Amino acid sequence: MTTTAGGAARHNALSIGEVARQTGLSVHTLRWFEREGLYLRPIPRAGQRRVFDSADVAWLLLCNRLRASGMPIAEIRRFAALVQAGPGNEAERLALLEAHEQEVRKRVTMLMECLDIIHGKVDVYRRHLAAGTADRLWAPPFADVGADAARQPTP
Amino acid sequence: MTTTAGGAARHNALSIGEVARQTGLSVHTLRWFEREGLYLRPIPRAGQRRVFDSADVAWLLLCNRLRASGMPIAEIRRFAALVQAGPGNEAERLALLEAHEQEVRKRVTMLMECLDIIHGKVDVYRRHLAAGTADRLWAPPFADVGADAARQPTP
DNA sequence: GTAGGTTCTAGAGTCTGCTCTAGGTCAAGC
DNA sequence: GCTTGACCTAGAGCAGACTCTAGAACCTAC
Repeated sequence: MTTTAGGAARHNALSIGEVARQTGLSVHTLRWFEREGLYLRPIPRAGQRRVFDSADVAWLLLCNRLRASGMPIAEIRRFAALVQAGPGNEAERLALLEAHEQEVRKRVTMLMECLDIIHGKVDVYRRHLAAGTADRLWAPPFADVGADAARQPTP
Repeated sequence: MTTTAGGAARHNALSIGEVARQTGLSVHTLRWFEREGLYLRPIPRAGQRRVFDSADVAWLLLCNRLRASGMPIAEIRRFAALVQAGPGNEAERLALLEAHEQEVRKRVTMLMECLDIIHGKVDVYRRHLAAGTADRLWAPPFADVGADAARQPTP
């Protein structure tokens, strides 16, 4: 998983269908990735057909994580372009990854704030249902019945 | 914030612009919410103009949290419809909220897994940059130079 | 009374990230 | 020889969530 030289290479020829199976991405999506410039290299062909290898799969699995954690396609493309541009821009690649890491950390924090609030609501509903007072949680109709006793702050 | 009766009501008339300011949503979005059936009541009018109150604002703030935590508009609409349908479906509302809470918890877990992997990458880049060996992290060109020594597992 | 700001409706347009279609090539197995 | 299945390209279509446009009404202040 680290960066020692040597590893995966040409022997390891994989068809697009095989790569789809290994990555969980659809064949359509793998072709679309190419059009979008998301691979780390131009995918070679045998005749017309793409020939992937296990390094491509490893990159796609990383892509899955980056996308699942909310990195936009455009930023994955930028990273791929940096790698394609060759050595010398590693600081830039690091900056991009660090920025994303920070983004994700912020999002986790934000989600946990949301969870607090949502769980609070769940709790209120649970307690009112248990107590048999759930009908007091919110009471339409909204027709103006005169006074303003009907509406509660939040349901 | 809980569910005691009484509170916010008719006196509290707010224009759409005011609500936009208080919720951070755009005026456009507030109107779109109405078309999409996301409010807990039909928003009344003074002439043509919508008249909101602070309970609407409270609901919109909750909506912000639900959306920020990934609840699709369609599900917010379902919840709003349940509330509009009046008392008697509180168990359904609770189920909806509970399901969302579980979704969000799963997503937090998933994001933390992603963070692990991303931080691992960041770490590799940092260490290689510090050691001055960053150029070994990835080495194009990809032109077939004969042997397969060029490609590493993942950049 | 007129300029400026806010609001209205209905509907079109945008952006992201896929997903599918049409029409075709190619290799293997019966 | 023919069918089947995997693959190809180019491009259209789609879902979700907004976002904006056009054209008009209305209210307040000068």
